[in-house]
Amino acid sequence: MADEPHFLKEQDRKALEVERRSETEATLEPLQLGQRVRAIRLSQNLTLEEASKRTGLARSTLSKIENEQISPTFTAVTKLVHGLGIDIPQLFAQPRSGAKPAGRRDITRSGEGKPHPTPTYEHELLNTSLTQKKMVPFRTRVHTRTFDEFTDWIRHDGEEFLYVLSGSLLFYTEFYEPVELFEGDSAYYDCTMGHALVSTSEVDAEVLWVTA
Amino acid sequence: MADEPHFLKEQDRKALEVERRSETEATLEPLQLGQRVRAIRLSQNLTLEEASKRTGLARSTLSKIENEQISPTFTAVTKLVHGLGIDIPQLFAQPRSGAKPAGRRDITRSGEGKPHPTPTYEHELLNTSLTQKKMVPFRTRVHTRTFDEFTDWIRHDGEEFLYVLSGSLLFYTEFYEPVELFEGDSAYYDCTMGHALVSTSEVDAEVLWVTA
DNA sequence: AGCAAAAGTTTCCTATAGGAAATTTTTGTT
DNA sequence: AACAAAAATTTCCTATAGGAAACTTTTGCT
Repeated sequence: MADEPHFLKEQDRKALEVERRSETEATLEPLQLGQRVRAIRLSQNLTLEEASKRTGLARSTLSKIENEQISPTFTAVTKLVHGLGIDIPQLFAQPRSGAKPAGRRDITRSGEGKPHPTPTYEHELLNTSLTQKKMVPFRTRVHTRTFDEFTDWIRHDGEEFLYVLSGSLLFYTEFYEPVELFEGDSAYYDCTMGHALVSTSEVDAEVLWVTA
Repeated sequence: MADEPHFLKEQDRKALEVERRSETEATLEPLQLGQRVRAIRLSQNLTLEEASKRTGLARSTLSKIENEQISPTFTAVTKLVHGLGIDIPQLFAQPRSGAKPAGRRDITRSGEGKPHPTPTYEHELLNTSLTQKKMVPFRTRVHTRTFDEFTDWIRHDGEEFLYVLSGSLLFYTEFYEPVELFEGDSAYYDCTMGHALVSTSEVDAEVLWVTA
């Protein structure tokens, strides 16, 4: 990390050092939980005493956890998580074993996606310069105004996440009653179940879609 | 409960019952780790003996964990996670047993997601009542104003799609120059590459994130 | 039903986690 | 540099997790 916070003590600085180094090494098992906890605590400028009050764990216990002298019980871990507001996946994330750098990145500017019009929808495919993606993201303008415009359910493999960017629309699905969705609403569903969207707002509704 | 798998013992049947009932609650507070582990093991049709071989934990230990007689240490939890191929969200979400359901649907109204604050971001998890999802969608408010606030890169498995809902921000990645993103811009990247977001607009930037 | 095998639970013991207080290290001030 | 205050670590003790084996319950035959 470019610019080091300068409120750190020497030992902590060292801790961050080690933490950083271990990232690249990708050691398999040890799973440096302690170093992560310490890094998180320091990032919030907490002393062990303060962290102790927040988590309900003894000062000494926290110290031992951070120094990897003990393996905390699951209840202790949840106390940590709640007391310090830690992101759980990050705690469990294993340092990568298979040296697969995989540092791909693709940015698409607003409106610069790849257009893909259909009779009912107007899709704009996003991040298309990256191939072999697990997910397919696209932004869609919904032209349809009545359900009749669909000759049949849309149906395909996988799962789909839908987020309403603007406008309002009716979300039809094969096995459920239609639901009206408004800006900020989201839906997640199996795409093998028939589905269709119809704008209900003055202007065409716009949605963000991600398929996997 | 029309057609229950018939290879289950009475007690297991009960376990699944409880499991299923608690699905609607979807809180991570009481955290009935044991019941989840049992449900996951049963969904893979494993006996304690087999699970023991896979995880390296004693049969008796597994039994105690499942019956919530002990709180496993962190090392034990990681053994579980790896041995049974549990992914972390699954531990905190609810698994399903038998055949894969194909007609699922879950709608989250604007602002009604499940809050998950961290020091740097304020996440709102979306569509959390559906479990076993391929993708994890969430809406995030970016508090950070300087890169220093991160003690370390954020890094985890999988791929991530990012869409800027409002405001502007700097998108830092380990192997690239930082890029400023504005409303409507999107990015797709490998999460094993370190990444971090910093708001550059007056108000906190808001992004939509989908991980898979 | 009655039996044998398989699966799950409990017991008992050892290793280790967690807490209170003593000790050591670090930090800031003069 | 020397000291006092603050923070972190270590010690020592009790509570509890983890494993091996005994025990109990469930399953699947005939």
